[in-house]
Amino acid sequence: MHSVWADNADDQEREPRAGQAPRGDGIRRRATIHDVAQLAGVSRQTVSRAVNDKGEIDPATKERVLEVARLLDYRPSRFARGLVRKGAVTAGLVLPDLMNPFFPEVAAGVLEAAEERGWQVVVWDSRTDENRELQALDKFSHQADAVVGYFKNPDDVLAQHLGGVPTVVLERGPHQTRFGAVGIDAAAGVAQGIAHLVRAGHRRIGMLDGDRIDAPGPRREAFLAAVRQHGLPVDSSWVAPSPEHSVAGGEAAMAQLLDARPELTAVFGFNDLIAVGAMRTARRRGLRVPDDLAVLGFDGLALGELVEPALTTLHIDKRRLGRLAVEQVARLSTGQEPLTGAEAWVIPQLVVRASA
Amino acid sequence: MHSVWADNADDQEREPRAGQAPRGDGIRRRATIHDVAQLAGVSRQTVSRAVNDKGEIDPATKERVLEVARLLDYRPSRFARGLVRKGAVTAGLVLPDLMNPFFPEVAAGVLEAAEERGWQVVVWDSRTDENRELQALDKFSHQADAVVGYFKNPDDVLAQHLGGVPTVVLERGPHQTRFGAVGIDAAAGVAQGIAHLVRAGHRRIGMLDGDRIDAPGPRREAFLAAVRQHGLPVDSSWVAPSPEHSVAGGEAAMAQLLDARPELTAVFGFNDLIAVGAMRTARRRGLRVPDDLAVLGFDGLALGELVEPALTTLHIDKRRLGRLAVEQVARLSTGQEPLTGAEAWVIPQLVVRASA
DNA sequence: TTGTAGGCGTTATCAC
DNA sequence: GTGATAACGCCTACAA
Repeated sequence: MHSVWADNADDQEREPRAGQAPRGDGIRRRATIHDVAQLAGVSRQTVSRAVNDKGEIDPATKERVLEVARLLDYRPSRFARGLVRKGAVTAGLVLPDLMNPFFPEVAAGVLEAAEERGWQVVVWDSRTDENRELQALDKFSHQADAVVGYFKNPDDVLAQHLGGVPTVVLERGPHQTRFGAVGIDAAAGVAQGIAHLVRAGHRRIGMLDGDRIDAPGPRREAFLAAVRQHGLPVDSSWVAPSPEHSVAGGEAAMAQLLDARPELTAVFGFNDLIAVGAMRTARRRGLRVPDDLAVLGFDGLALGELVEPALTTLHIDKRRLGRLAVEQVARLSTGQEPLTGAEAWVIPQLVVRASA
Repeated sequence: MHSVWADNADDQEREPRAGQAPRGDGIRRRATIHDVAQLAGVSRQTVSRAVNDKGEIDPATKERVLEVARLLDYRPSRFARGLVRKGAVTAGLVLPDLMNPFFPEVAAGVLEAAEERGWQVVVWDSRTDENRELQALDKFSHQADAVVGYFKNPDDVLAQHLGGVPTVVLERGPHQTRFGAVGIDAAAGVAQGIAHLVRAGHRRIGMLDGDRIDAPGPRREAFLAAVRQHGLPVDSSWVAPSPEHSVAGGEAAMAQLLDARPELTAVFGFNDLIAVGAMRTARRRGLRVPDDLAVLGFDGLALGELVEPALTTLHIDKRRLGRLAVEQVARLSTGQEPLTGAEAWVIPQLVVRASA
C-alpha cells in the first residue's frame, strides 16, 4: 500500500563537505547564521538583527556583520525561517499542456489570484500523462499547501497521492468530484453554438472530440444533446476523435470525419486548436469556409482572430477560471465548504466571426 | 538603504487560535507530529516512522498511528522537513508576458530541465513591469535557491534585490551582465533574415522594434548593421517603435511606419506577434503580402504557420533557451563559472514561408 | 546595544 | 519495536 505521506523521493544529494571559505568550486555547505556570528565575533541574535533590518543595533556592528554575511555568501534558510514565521503558502499548479495557449492564460489567472493572497505558485506540466500527474502530486503533497490543476486520473487515485492537501480540479463538475471544483458550463456553451449553426441553416453537423471515444465528456454530451434537441440527422457516428488537442490533431481528425461524413456542412471543434486544424484540412480539400463548411471552436483563443477566416468560437474567460480555482482552494484550506454555485462555474460566450 | 536580506514582506497572517478538533470551519492550527503522537499514545519518533513508511515498526501501531494522523488531517511541515533533510531546491522563474506564446515555451524548457534535477519552479509574471520584477526578486531572494528570468532592470538594481541568489538573465549577452546569461545570437539571426530579403530584391526595408527608441537592443543594432552592410538606403528613421510586444502593438506600429515610409517593400518585426500585426495592417491597407510588402518575423511561433500568408521568421529554439538557463544557474549554484560559449547561446534559424 | 534561553516541527542516532 | 535526545537554522522574548 502506498502511504500518502511517505516521501518516496530520491532527494538528498548534497554532500556535507564543509568548505570553510565561501569561494572555491564544488559543493559547499551553505553558511548559517552561526557561521556569520562566529566570524563577526557577535551572537547569532545580533546577526539576525543586522540581516533583518531590526532597529536595536549599533550601525557600526551592523555594517560589520553585513560585511561578513556578504563575504560568506550568507542567505537565511527559508526552511528555518518558515518554521518560525508562519504564513508562507505555496500552491501547486498542474497543467496538461503549456503549448496550448489556453493553459498559460488559465495560469495567468491563477498567478494573479495567488499573488493577491501572497501565495507562490509552483508549476508542473503533466503533458496530459496520468503518471506525470501523479508524480506532480507526490511532490506537491509534501511541498505545497494547496493544489490546483487539470487531471485525467479519477478522484480516488488522485486522493491517494494527495495526502490530504486541499485540492481543486478544473473542468470537472462539482458533482463529478469530491474535491473542490471549478468548471465550464459546457452544456450552456455548446447549446449556444449549435443553435447558432442551426439558425444559419446547418443540419448536418459533426464534431471533433478531444475526449476518448469510449469516454464521452461534457462537451460531447452537450453536443449530442443539442443536435438531438434540434432534431438533426446526427448521431455519435458524426463524432470523430481528436486525441491530440492540437492543430495537427484537428487536421487529422477532420480528414477522418470528412471521409466518414462527406455530407457535413458544419463542424464543432473540441477546442480552438482542433477547430483551426479542421479549417485547414477543409480548405486543403478545396472546401470554402464557411460557405461549404462552417467551423465552430471552443475556447476563445486570441489565435482565433488571426486565422483566416477568423474563428467563430465559444469564448471562455480563462483568466477567471484560474482565479476562481485559487479562490476555491483558498476556501478549502481554511476549512470552508467549496462553492458550488455560479461562483464556481464559467459560462462560454458565443463569439461570432467569419468561420461560421 | 535597502537591505538585501531583509524580509520586507507583510507575511504572517495566520491567527494562532488553536482549535483542538481537526474539523470545524475557521482557521485552525495545523496538527503537528506531536499532536498525533499524543493522541495515538506513542512517541513522535514512532509517528515519524509510521508516516514515512520506515521498516522498524509494528504493523498494528503503524496502522493506529496512521489512523490518528488521518483523523487529525496531519501533514508534515515542509519547513521542518526541509530543515532536517537537505536537498529540496526551488528555482524562481520570472516571465514578462504569459500571453505571448514565446514565454510559455521557454517555461516548458525550464520546467523540463528543472524536473530532471528534482527542482521545483515557482513562476512569476512580471508583465514587463520593472517594479513587479523587483517584487518577484524580493520574494525569490528569500524563497528560492536560484533565479532565472527576463528583466528590464539594470544589473545593479537587480543585484540589490537578489541578495546573492544565483541568477541567470535571459537574452542579455554575457558581456552585458554580471549574472549568468543565456542569450540569443540576434546578430547572426538578423543577418540571415536581412540577407534573405535582399536576395529577394528588397532594398527599402523597415523595422518594427520592440525596444524603446532611445534604447536600441541587439535586434535593432543587428538590423541597422545588416542594412548598412548591404548598402541599403535605410537608416534609423526606418525603425518604428512597437512598445507593445503584441499583435495589436504591431498593427499600430506598422501603421505609423507605413505613414512615415510608404516606399517600404519589406518589414522586419521584433517578434512574431508584431510581425503578424504588421501583416494585418498591411493587408487592411490593401497591400498584398508578400508581393507589395514582405514581412519577416523573429521567434518562430507555431502561430506563424497558421496565419495567412504563413510567416517567414527567424526561429528560436525556445525550449532549449529555457533548458540552458537552468543548466547555467545550476552551475552557478554549485560555485562553477557560468558558461559563455555556444552552450549559452542560441542561434535563430531562418524559416522561409510565404510572407517573405 | 547586545547576549542567552527556548522553541518552531521534523528526523537521525542511539539507547532501551 | 519503541522512545529519549540532539540536532537542523532561525526568530521571539527576556535578561544583561
